[in-house]
Amino acid sequence: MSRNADGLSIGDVAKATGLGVHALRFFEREELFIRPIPRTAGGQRVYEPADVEWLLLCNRLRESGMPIATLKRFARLVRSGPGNEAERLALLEEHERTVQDRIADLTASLEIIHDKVVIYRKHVEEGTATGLWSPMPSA
Amino acid sequence: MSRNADGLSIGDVAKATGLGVHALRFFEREELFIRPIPRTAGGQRVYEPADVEWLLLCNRLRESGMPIATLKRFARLVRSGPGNEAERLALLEEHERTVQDRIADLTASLEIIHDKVVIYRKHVEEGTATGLWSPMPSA
DNA sequence: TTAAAATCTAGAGTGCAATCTAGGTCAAGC
DNA sequence: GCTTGACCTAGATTGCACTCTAGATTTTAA
Repeated sequence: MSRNADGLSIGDVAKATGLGVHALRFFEREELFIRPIPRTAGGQRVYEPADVEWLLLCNRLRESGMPIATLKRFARLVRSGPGNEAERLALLEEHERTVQDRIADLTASLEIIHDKVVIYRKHVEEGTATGLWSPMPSA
Repeated sequence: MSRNADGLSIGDVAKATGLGVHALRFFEREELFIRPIPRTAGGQRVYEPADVEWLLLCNRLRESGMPIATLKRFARLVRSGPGNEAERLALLEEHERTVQDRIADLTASLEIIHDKVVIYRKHVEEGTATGLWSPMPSA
């Protein structure tokens, strides 16, 4: 492949998305595509640019913590065509809230970690490690 | 237990930290404590408030994505007492950077997700789902 | 004193998300 | 035509971080 206009091999798609060929076959088994991927006469997968676009969105959703099961639900909605936009919206809104919460949690943890860093930095710079030994109050 | 001043049972610690008793035993096997946890004559673990404080910090580090292996390195440093503060600082600084990067990634993903949400919201509110069908350009 | 609740150990099992293996088949370039 | 690399399937394996099981012991409360 790699030579038809718009006909992409699994390797092409792997390169374009950063996913491995194993992952792409896994995604297909898990029904994470928005359409059945056609095959050549010899049985090899033929992707199109739209599949790559979809996978790039999947990457964003996965990276932001969406489980495969939820991605599967979303893919199923898109696959079944127009008419369920409200459901897609609800799913995306829920994920948006999840990501916002995750960012808030991380930000809170970051503050605590930064406080520790500041304390350690001070002690290390001063060479006065004494008084800073154990977990508390400033591990 | 639960009756000595400062003598906490594994159940007490589980309650105080949100970790399960299984997780606490797992942490101990993995050498994630900053000291050997002593036992009663009968062999039951006796924790102190400082252990709880340490575990609460562990929770923050874990929640913010620190792998067990790194937490183990940090615990080993603290366990071996004063003198390695520069190493502890380096470890914390590295984790701080990791968390900052993670927040940046999530924020970037959130923007993309939010764009999708806005698009879907518009279509759903208008009742005009037409033109919005497939992954691209606005799945 | 005795029943119930909590704890102990060693090791097995779970869930997620890949990732790899083995044993082939297909396709591209020389 | 043939070699080499890419691809195929089904299923096993991996890695992480718990989480649970079984069967025994200890502790607490009535």
